[in-house]
Amino acid sequence: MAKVITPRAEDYSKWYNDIVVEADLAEQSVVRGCMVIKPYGFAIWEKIQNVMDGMFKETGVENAYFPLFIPKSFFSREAEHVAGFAKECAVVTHHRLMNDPDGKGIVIDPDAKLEEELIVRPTSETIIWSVYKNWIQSWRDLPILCNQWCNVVRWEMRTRPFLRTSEFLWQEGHTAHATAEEAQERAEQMVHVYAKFCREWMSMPVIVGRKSPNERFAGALDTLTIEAMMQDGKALQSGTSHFLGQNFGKSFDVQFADKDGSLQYAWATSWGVSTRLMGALIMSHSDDEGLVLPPKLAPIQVVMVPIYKTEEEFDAVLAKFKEISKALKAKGISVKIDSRDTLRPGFKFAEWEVKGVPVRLALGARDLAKDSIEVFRRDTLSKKTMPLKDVVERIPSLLDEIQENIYQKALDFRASNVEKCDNWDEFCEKIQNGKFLLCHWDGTPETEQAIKEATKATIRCIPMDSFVYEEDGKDIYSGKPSKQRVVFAIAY
RNA sequence: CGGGGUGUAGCGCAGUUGGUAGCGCAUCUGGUUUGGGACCAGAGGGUCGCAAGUUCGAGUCUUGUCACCCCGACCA
Repeated sequence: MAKVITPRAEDYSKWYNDIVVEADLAEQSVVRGCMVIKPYGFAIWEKIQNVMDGMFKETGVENAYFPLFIPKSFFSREAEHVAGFAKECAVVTHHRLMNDPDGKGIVIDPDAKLEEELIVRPTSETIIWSVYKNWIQSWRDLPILCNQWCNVVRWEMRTRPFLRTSEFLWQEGHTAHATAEEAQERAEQMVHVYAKFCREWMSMPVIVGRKSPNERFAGALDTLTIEAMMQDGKALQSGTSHFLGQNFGKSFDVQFADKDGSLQYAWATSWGVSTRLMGALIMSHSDDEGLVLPPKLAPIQVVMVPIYKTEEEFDAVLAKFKEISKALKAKGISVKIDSRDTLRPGFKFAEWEVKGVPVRLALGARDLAKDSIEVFRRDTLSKKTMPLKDVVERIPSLLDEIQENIYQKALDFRASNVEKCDNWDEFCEKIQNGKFLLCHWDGTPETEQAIKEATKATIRCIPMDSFVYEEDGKDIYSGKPSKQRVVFAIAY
């Protein structure tokens, strides 16, 4: 019997881990802080990749690939950037092993020490900009719009499946532009691509906004973010897009001849989302029964469970399922017939629910006699019987309805947990209860830091497209004048 | 790096004042079942994290050591 999944507010990460394991998405890796993504989980990631890649290409972005190893000297050129990542890098120092001369086992060959250490990329700005230097001579070479899908390594002290693993899969876009305006526009464009993807494909509402200086990417002049609310009210930064100014252009000496003949440094952006999105997906929609997947990302959209006693009944049901399956596949719907004969229907029902399959069809002799079929939807856990002849026609709209319904559910949940707050005592209490609080902030890093130390809450963003309140007020903590409200929350 | 905890079967755990290792799930075999996580009967599976010590005898006591987990610090 599967482990019972019991969400408890005080132990949310345990619940989260249980769902990941039970739904067969991933398991703990043999390597500390890393993760094995299992086939069912990876199928979701592949879908995310495919869809997002298409969206990037529509904006003119092309894919490329850059090396995993970054020579230490490249990495250390941009001072702020290195300061941000230095504490969490895996470093290659040798290139050979040997048998231990004093006994059993394998040791590092001391003669194989590298002259210059290689850093396993925690992000690729440095190596990409050392390459861009060779690609850029004239304003005619710009813009360069490259993206790569790859893995990166960040040696975090504390890890969590999907949210913060030592190694993770992501996409990183790196663009070079002739003007600051164009780069800023690109950074903004990409954060909106992310927001659109989250809303339309993941059924996950996000707040688009700007990071405060404290929370900015190392080496960026401006960081744009999408912030999502998980079901425990905590915030999850789900994607970021950075305007890097000329910092990397200058550090890596990327200059180009402009239209007027002058030499200019290139302007940069970078933007990325990772397998953390899968964590967001799990924590946005899951319930006591396990995963709830938005139909547009579900590896299996419709699962069919035959119910039978005799072989004749099985054959009759299977024939009907194959017919339905063929018709659904013709409509582009992914279908699985669960014809495993060693498991009882009840077991299969429970298993596919844990895995979050949006729609389940059950068919037995009883239904066949009445020319009907049982249709179950995962989001509401409800089932109804409908005429067999209608089922193929109705499923596409049912999938759309589920996609929309779980978005609405998440949106309603967020709406009931975001509020304005102008009183410090109230702030301290509500922020602990998983609320997003819209508060005035005086704009200083000192105040933000003091609030963080007092409550663990941080400024998730200064909203740009929703929850925008540009009005005069007083800072929630310092009482100093403020021009706008920002989003405070406790984050993962 | 600080505070706490755990190492016993694939997984989750129990193991009394030291007496030679057990339960649930899973697995395998046979049968009956199959419309919401089946039941019965039987079987297989463990150098008790590692090392040393005390003892006639150590899963249990002592010392050392290693690993992992949780909380914090850290987390563009």
